[in-house]
Amino acid sequence: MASMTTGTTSRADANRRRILDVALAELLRDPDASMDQIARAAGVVRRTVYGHFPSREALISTLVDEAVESLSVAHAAGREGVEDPAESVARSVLAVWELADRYRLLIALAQRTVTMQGIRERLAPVREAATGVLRRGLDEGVFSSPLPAPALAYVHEQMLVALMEAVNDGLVAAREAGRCAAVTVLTAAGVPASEATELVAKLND
Amino acid sequence: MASMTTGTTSRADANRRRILDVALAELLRDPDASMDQIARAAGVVRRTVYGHFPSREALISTLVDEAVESLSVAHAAGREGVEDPAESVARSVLAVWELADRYRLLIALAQRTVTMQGIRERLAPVREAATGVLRRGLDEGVFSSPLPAPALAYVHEQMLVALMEAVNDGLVAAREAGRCAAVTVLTAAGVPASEATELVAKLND
DNA sequence: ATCGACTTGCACAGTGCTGTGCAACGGCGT
DNA sequence: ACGCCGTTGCACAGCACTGTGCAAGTCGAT
Repeated sequence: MASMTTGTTSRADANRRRILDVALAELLRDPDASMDQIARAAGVVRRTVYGHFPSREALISTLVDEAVESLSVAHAAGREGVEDPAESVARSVLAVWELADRYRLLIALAQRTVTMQGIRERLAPVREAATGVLRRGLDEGVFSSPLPAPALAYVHEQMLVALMEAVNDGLVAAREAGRCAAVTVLTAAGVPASEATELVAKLND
Repeated sequence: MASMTTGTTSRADANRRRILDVALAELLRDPDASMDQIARAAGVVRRTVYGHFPSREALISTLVDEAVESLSVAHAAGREGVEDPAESVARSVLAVWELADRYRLLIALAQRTVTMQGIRERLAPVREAATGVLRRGLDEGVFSSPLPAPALAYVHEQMLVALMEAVNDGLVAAREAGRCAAVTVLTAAGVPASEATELVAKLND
């Protein structure tokens, strides 16, 4: 204990740390990863993991706390002292992205359930069709985005998911959701907001 | 068998149908729902489910095929015979939304892992901060969207996730991803594409 | 060298799920 | 009334995982 002055990490602490790091990777690769998988991946025996964290849930909880904490700090730091909303948003996104980039692979994979995985897989043809339309729009100059067409297709897909959640949470009326979705998707593709609104209104009668 | 002419569904078929319907709801409420949960929810015994589907995986597979099929049809139908990309996209989204609305609750929940659930929960403060900035932007007229600020926050969050996936899949270079993310988020909020690009370029040096 | 903290390996009980077998039961058409 | 198909209820083996107990080991620090 006396040696535990500044900077020194007992091997126990190092183990704890490594377990957390590995667990993050492992759990987000497969949200149902067992304690054994995690332990082995960390080069340790299952029993040892239980020595540091009383239960599976405790481990996960610690993990989530750490990730959210750092992300929260980055987000706040990105927009401090900026009064223009646009610049504020831009700075936040850039700041968050730095971290998100570390968790990128993890977060994206955590999102994917086994169920969802299968769905997205078979949805590939639809996504490709969408990509085709987007590419044509970009080529013709109707759309405008720094993203290549396939990436834009990903964005559109996720935007619909986000809107569904918004409706589920009562943030948007179900009746208007379709129109809002269409307008927002077009806007994200670079179509001026006014044009997008007008076009959708016309289509929707 | 002779009675199985048009329109008549044997009770077995009706059961199969109901099992599929209930399974969809149940599985997407909890991707790890057991066969027993599904069976009971369908008012049937577990053994009966196995009578219709040889395994859990077979059931899920059937389910996914059905959903994707109908969605695919809607997406194609929405854009047939339309040559303007913008209108094409708008029509597709509106068409898909009709169905998506049915699966809305399901898809959104399928997206959520238990792990992810915890993360989003603790991320609420960050999301609220973001909502505040967005609201100010909407009020000041810097942003323009048919969506209320909180819904727009959802969309932004999911857009980042989509971009992470795009990077993971090699559709966007990691170096540019941050800038692209910022520009796309701003654009989706209704900031003209040119302004968004310029602002981000300036911030990024 | 010896103490103490950490780790290991093994064993165990408990739980919950899957897939299957089998005998009994139900209704519906003929 | 009979037969058939689908359904039921139960029982079973197999598997994977969780959390815990305990004795023996290992490594660093004193």
